[in-house]
Amino acid sequence: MNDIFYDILNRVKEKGYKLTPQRKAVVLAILNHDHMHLNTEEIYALVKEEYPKIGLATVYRTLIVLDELDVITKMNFDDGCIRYEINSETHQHHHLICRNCGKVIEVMEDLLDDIEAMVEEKYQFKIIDHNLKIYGLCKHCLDNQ
Amino acid sequence: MNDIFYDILNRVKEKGYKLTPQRKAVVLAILNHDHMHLNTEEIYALVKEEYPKIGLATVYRTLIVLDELDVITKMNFDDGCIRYEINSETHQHHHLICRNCGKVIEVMEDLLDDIEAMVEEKYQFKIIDHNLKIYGLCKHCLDNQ
DNA sequence: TAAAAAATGTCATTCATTGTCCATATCTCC
DNA sequence: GGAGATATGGACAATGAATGACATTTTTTA
Repeated sequence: MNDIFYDILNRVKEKGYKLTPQRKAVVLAILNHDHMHLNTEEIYALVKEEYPKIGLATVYRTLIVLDELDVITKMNFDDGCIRYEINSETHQHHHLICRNCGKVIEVMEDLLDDIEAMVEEKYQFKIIDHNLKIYGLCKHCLDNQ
Repeated sequence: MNDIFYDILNRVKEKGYKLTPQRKAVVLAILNHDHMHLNTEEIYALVKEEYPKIGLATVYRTLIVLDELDVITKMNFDDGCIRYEINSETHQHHHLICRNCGKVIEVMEDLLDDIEAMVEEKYQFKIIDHNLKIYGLCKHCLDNQ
């Protein structure tokens, strides 16, 4: 965890951005709540606990920087705001979204090799990233209906 | 094409919604510009040519109805607005999005059977729909850089 | 044809996100 | 460690997509 933290701070510095306590606090908040798909307001609230002076716009701006540096990825779960998650190279994952309760489940298996090979060959498209959302009903909602 | 048009009108009627000229005009505009991923403002502009009196809110409301009836699907290409496409049951497709020029390419092949089977079994998740976006560089941008 | 129900058009409002401005903090170089 | 150049933060205004409110118009049904 600490390794990831300092690696991110280094990346910020290397790209010419300054290491301010506000940026550190935002990175920490996201790291400490991984897999929670926080939106900007939620990150703002968390950072405010430790750093009450921070402004909402600063959080927005920091997230733009972190997205640019590939530290985080924007996620859209169609709930009217952008949510973020840490980019860990090792776990390319997908999301199951329950149409009933809205819960988001992460699927760690990739299984997109076939389709990616086909796309690169047939469409001559150089793939950088992908985003798969699967909508349906989660186990809990299936059992309780 | 006409079949699809009248099929949609029937579906609107069957569900108890009224067949107003405004709704017909919105459906026609979308049908006549399939695969163009129009957003609400663009649809509004198109409908206005034929039906200048229509208001923007009516277009928004009509799109909500059509989405509810599964006539169209909301698409989010991360450009700050919702875009729509016709639901044709026969062509479940994915999207390639060029990170350089922003072009959206449709991929007609599905190839998600493996992962869907795994999800249904391992996660006990009843799949209704899916949405796959692949980001990268299109052939044109690769050639011209 | 009239009353009831639903839909439209206009306009105001919401809310996430971004821009502006100036004081302040950070980093570099000495 | 300290000064100076410059990026950054905080506060607030502004933007823009989307929705709400409401009076008016259209459609349905008796």
